[in-house]
Amino acid sequence: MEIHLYNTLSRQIERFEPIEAGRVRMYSCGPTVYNHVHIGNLRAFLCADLLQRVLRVIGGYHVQWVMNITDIDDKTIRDSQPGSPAWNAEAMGPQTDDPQENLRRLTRYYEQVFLRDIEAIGIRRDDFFAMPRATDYIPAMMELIRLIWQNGYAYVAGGSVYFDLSRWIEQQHPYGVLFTVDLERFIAGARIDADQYERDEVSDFVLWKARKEGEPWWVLELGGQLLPGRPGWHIECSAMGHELLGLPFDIHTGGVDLRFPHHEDEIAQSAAGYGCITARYWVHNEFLEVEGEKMSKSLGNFYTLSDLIERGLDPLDVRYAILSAHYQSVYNFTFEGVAAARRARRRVQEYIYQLFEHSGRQACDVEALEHAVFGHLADNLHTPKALAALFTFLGEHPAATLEKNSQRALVDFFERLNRIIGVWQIGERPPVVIPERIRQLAEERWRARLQRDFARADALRQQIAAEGYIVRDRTDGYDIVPHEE
RNA sequence: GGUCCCGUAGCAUAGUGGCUAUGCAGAGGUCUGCAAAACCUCGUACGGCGGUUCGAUUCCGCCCGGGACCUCCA
Repeated sequence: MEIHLYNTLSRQIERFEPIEAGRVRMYSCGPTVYNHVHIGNLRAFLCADLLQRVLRVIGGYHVQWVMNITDIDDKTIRDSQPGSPAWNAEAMGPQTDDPQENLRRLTRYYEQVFLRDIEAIGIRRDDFFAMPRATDYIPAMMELIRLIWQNGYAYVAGGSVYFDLSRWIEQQHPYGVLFTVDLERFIAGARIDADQYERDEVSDFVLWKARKEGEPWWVLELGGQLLPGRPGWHIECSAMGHELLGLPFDIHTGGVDLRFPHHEDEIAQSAAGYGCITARYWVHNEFLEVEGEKMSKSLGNFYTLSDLIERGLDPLDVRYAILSAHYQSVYNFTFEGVAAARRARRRVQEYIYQLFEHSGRQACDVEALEHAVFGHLADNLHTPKALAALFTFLGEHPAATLEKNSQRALVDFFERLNRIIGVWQIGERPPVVIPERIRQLAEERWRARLQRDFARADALRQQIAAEGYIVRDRTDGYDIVPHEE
């Protein structure tokens, strides 16, 4: 099926066509590993995951998905410096005299935490082609900086190397392709050292930052000069995308905030150095809010995945909840919303189990269902419409009323759908092990019930309920199921 | 203040110039000794006021309310 995607470059939905038939090369901006990722970060990763799964399952493409790990930037350096309050000696070990080693200890720790988190929300490690660490690609970044410099778009000042944006713009190169940049306010010669900056601070951004005392450093050789320092933030994605996927690749993803300056600068650097565009499609996900407000530490609504797990949420319910909103609209993350998502998800799960249990005579058009659901997903990842189509179908076709062939076809469909949504178990209801004691109580209750001693039967049922199980009577017997929640 | 986005039934999420959506919650019912599960039935909602139109939730204007960015952040 054809995939259509909103491309930030053209500001419209376009039909997706890979550069190379059958193969999609996709790069997603990953985490900066200086802390736990929060649910806003997770949304970005979930959107990328959704996209790559849709490309595989619906598009039928071979997908090469790269997500970088930023393990060097202003914040990782700040938090790994001696005396940093962010240092967790128990997890990271003691700090050393070597800034590079301290950086490595901090970032490796949070990298592990990150990998655990994304696995918990259903992102599979196997789906990645590579997860490169920035510090492993510093030679490639140096090479790119030399290329930019050789092409005349970089200059050295104060031991740092800057991108010469005024020259770039003068020569009619595009800048502001992803984001309307106010070039009127561009100040020729003004320089920005920080990784993050604002769009009215359009200026020469840093490619290589001069070494500062106590910071990790590498030596860049540029035109005979030796420049100790470390890479700027934007350069890493340019270099790693080029090394691992080759330019241009097909799709670049990230949060909306990365359009500027990060992605804009990435595009300019790669064009100035490698002489080609970075990616054909740029896909950006919207932010989320928490209980109708911006998530921020000061409001106390800043959640990491482990915060949510501690509150008793199932990460897969979080996955489903986030996936149930369109990736380009602001999602209001609420605990009530996750609870609703949990029940919706369970309803589908129950339906799937029932497909294996009882049959009827009704036939249904699974092909039409798949066409509708996958059609919506292929249309710019429209999960809300896809799920609506699914639930409409479920309402019209109770599982137990369907004949065997339809049920089999549906199981196959759910298997494919779940390769995208990834929150269900496809198969028969797993047998639950009921403790012997509970089974005895239930058996006792059944006998009491047969003797029409309902008072005793109800008392026994209450006793069973108190231990976390529910007895459901059938005409010819009963089931015992664990009490959920 | 500047730039921008949004306001859809109790909550959340889609969508459309006329066919009134999806989930959760809720109500009634079937079934059951009672329950549970399942199933059936039920909600004309689009912030307010004007305008355009035969007709607006959907287009335009104004107002009200919320949010984003201007500090960290996907």
